[in-house]
Amino acid sequence: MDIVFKALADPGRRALLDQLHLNNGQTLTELCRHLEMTRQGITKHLAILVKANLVVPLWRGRYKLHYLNPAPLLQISERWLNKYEAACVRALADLERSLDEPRPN
Amino acid sequence: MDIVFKALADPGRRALLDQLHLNNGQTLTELCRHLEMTRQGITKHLAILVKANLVVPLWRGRYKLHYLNPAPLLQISERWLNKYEAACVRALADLERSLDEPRPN
DNA sequence: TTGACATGCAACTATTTGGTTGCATACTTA
DNA sequence: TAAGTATGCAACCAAATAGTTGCATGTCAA
Repeated sequence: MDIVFKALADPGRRALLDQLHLNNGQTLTELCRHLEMTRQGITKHLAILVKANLVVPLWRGRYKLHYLNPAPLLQISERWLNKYEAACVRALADLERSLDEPRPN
Repeated sequence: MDIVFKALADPGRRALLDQLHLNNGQTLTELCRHLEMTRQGITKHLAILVKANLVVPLWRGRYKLHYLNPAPLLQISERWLNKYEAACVRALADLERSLDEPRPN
């Protein structure tokens, strides 16, 4: 899970995901054409995305196609975000209630 | 948005959010008791979370209470994750379809 | 088999980040 | 006012990360 968050933390890597979202199954060289990064830079970022299982590579002769895998995103959404979203209303209530209390602790 | 992703990338900061989720509105010193980090470390992480608007501080005399703000998480969930989740089925279809094609590009 | 293309790997540098230490400031209460 | 407590700030070090360069490997097609 940590590896997924870290993979998502970089704007370049999110741009990569966006590009694959736009056109799934691109090769490294294709990605180079659409993004303002060097090939080696993209290679490194792709490796991190693959480790996080956000991108799945598929060899096809001498071409390595890259496919988006939204599964880790679903996991984050379900197991992490929902927990906090549920606390949204409660958090606001807590905050407002505390505005006129003497002191916690 | 970038700042939120980066704030979420650190395990220590996620632990901080979890701790606040467990008991909202804690002071810095209270958080120190529950987490395995030095006060100065927590201070730094809190500053990053506050900049990302994931935590909202509220002065109360000499106590600075920290409250969770799930709004940025909602934004990520709505504007970013859903986009990819919608592509989930399509991505799988793309991948399987390409398994017997000669070549893209 | 040769040339062109697609990708991989390793080394290096620069920047960012996480963590620590020491001291300063401010509020509270006895 | 003095002691105790809550927090802030700045400097520093170590580790991780991003980005670049150069060369190697492997595939395809003429």
